[in-house]
Amino acid sequence: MEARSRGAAPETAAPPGSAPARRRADAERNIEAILEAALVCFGRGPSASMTEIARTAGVGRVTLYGHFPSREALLDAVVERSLASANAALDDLDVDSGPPDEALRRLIASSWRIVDRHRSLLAAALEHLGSDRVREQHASVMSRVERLIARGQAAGVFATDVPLDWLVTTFYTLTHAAAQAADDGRLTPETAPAVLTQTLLRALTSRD
Amino acid sequence: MEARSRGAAPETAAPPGSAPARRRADAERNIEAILEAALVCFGRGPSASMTEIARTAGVGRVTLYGHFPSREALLDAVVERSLASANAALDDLDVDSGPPDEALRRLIASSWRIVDRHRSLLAAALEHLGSDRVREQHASVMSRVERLIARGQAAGVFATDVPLDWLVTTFYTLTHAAAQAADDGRLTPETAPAVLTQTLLRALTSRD
DNA sequence: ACTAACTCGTACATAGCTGTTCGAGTTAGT
DNA sequence: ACTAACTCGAACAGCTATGTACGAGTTAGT
Repeated sequence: MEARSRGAAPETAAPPGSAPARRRADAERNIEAILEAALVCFGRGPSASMTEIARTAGVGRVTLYGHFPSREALLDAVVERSLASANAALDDLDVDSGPPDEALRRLIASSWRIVDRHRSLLAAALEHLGSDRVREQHASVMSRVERLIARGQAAGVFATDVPLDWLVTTFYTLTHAAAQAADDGRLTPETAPAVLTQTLLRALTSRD
Repeated sequence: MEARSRGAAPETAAPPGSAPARRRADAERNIEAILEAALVCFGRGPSASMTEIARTAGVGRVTLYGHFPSREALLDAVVERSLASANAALDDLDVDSGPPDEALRRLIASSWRIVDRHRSLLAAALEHLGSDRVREQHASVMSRVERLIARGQAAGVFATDVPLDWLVTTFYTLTHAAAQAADDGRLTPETAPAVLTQTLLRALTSRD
């Protein structure tokens, strides 16, 4: 699992605490291309092959293995990258101020495209990485939604007669479903966010 | 694709209009076992192998191929069987009378176990059969939900500012999510139906 | 300009799955 | 009891994927 003699990159995963593992610009660029290709390919189907990914990235298969020792490692990395990008996109958004329902509207508007882009990756990750690992990776982005909903519950806007956890699940699930529906043409890309928002607000809001 | 000389069963799929294809009780029993095993195996993961399924069914691999000429055919058959069983279970239920929200409660209570049992199969079917075929197979059971929701819309109980299609999707999606959550221990099997019902009623009901 | 890092194609070993064939044994039905 | 239906294991061919090894070429950085 760690026997690279002369082939490609000297370091695959940056040692957590250590130096940032200086790589040549060349390599860095290829790694980017590979991750992007992996996102596309896994998006098309959970059973994308390394060959297919390498070809999509415009890179030799050997180079791919040089950077990612195994299929599993690649999938893990691409998921992590996606989550990081999602986190970055959500950092601009202030979820902790203003009325919870308004904040939810903003969150949906932002999450929308992100989820749409990474939705299909989830299936692949679930199949090959296990739901524990996936859930663990999602924790940081998940906490945003959780915090918002909890705040809404405390403010009496969101329902408290169902578990917070379940409301978070509802958020994710319906967002995924809306993205899928838009892909299938059952929802137009323009109306989808509005429809989703409407349904989600109803689902989360306590009635009285 | 149709060259069975002497090996196993003489007929795999019963010709639609023709005779019911009399099979020996022996074969019938094995087919049942195979379908059941396939349900279990595909449930564990979308990439279950024929070998694995045959072993689970307690049957030789050759016998399996004797009854189902290909992996795809088997998957198709097991999906169809599942849908048929779902339809049968739902036949007892009268969805077309009484207040729509009450009917929805009943529908959820019944659908619950069914979806839980067949949920994982869906992923496999989607991957290997394509979403068109799956949607086509689901049409009959889907129509029940659609009819109920449409009735609720007409009665002014359910929301009309979002497409009917989307409400049906919402129903299925959240039901699946609840089943998954119960599997993962994030929802207890006892409270899950109630929680799901609560959320679904909120999501579908028009507020005024 | 020099070197280490990096990439490439080809090829190999291994393994798994699919679908089929053969031949011989077992079982159900009449 | 007889036969057709059915089942079984073993073995084969073809394909595809994974991960490794080699050797030679290209590129980035100093």
